[in-house]
Amino acid sequence: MKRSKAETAETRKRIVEMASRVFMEHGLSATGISEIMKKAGLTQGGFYRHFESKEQLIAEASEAAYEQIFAVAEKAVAGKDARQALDTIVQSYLYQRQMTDPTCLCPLANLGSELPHADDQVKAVVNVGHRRMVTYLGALIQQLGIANYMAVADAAFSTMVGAVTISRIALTGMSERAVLENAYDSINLLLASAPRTSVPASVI
Amino acid sequence: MKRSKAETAETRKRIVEMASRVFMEHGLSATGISEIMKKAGLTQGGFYRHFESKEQLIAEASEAAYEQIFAVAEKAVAGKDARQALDTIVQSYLYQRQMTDPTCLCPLANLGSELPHADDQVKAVVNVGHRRMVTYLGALIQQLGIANYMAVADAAFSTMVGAVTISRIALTGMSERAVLENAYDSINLLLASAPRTSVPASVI
DNA sequence: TGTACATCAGTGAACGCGCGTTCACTGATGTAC
DNA sequence: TGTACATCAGTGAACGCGCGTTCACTGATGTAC
Repeated sequence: MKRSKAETAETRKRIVEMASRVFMEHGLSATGISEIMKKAGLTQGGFYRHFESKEQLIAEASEAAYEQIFAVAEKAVAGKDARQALDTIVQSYLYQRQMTDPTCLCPLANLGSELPHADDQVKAVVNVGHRRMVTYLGALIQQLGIANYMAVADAAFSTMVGAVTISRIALTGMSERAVLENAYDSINLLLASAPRTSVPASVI
Repeated sequence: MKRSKAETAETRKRIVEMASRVFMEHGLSATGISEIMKKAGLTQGGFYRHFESKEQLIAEASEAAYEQIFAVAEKAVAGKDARQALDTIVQSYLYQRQMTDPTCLCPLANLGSELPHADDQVKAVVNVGHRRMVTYLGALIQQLGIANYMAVADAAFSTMVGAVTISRIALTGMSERAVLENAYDSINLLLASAPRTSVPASVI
């Protein structure tokens, strides 16, 4: 039966959030509409009252994932200086799957190799999220006085994506932790070693 | 009809090589048995004369991919010193998808997020390949006199995997190239900045 | 405000499709004598 | 070496299954008067 507008909006939001979680955990093609709807407390038939297709849901779920990432990041870095903020974000990202309740997962790290086969709408969303992420990191890195801050941010993020991707298929908890820790250390070394602007950015 | 042993072995090899290429290009779940068999010049019915299941083919195709990577790498670095060899391998890896005939593709970079859902046999193969890759890089990095060479190799490889993964979903050729170039530069910076052993390894 | 009706969120069954896998069959190969 | 037979690589159709999507239907909501 028909539902109130508020209820409909809540249901839609619940589907997107549930989808985001399940997609990240089990992958795009391995996750069915009926599985998502069941976890949202609905039957599969109702899906198309909210979305045009599975691809549209993938796009919205990816967008929601990025929103979540930035919302959590903003909170976590509140009141911290650039160096501390960077450290917090890098660690949160690297250990995104080790949290007790992993609600803050990145599409690139968890769906990376499936995204090339998704449609352009999905790729566009992920590209925007990726650029936003690199820009966010870049702004903090700039405050460290690093000259080529965007290039450093880009490379650091590649390291983070690669490390989380690799850690997912590790067969032992030991190697899982090692790859994340090595990524963390090398990002710190990169930040410590990258050429500075002749005059510190904070002075300009 | 029955075929000679030599012919059967060749057919099997052809299927594995074709599978490796198609899996890397279109992903594991999006690639069907019939598509692979057709490209190998056979019909789908014959598949199970060679393999027990699709998962087994995935495992063998991944193994073949690593064999290919190391065979090509060995050739490419012949006669070069450690620094040149490293540079060659890093570049080959980063630009693996930009080659005119990309026959040397890495499972981690191209199938990364699908591998967690593959069976243990597949994960085991990829883990062995990954360890071998990092060990190979580590041996070269050790020759540069870098103290924590395995950790540096591990992190550098994470950067490479992440950069290739991200470059695949870039919407413009420009951003595709930028992410690979930034990864390359940061790996070089890492190699230049990493702490050395007190006595150069080459002297020991 | 009250009433009549159009709207539409949600259900559950059904659709067509392509997948991985199986199978009866063919006929050249390899083997046993 | 020659012959008879078992083996098995490859074919092409078929199987069951689960997927994304559609649909007739229900009944509470929102709207028009």
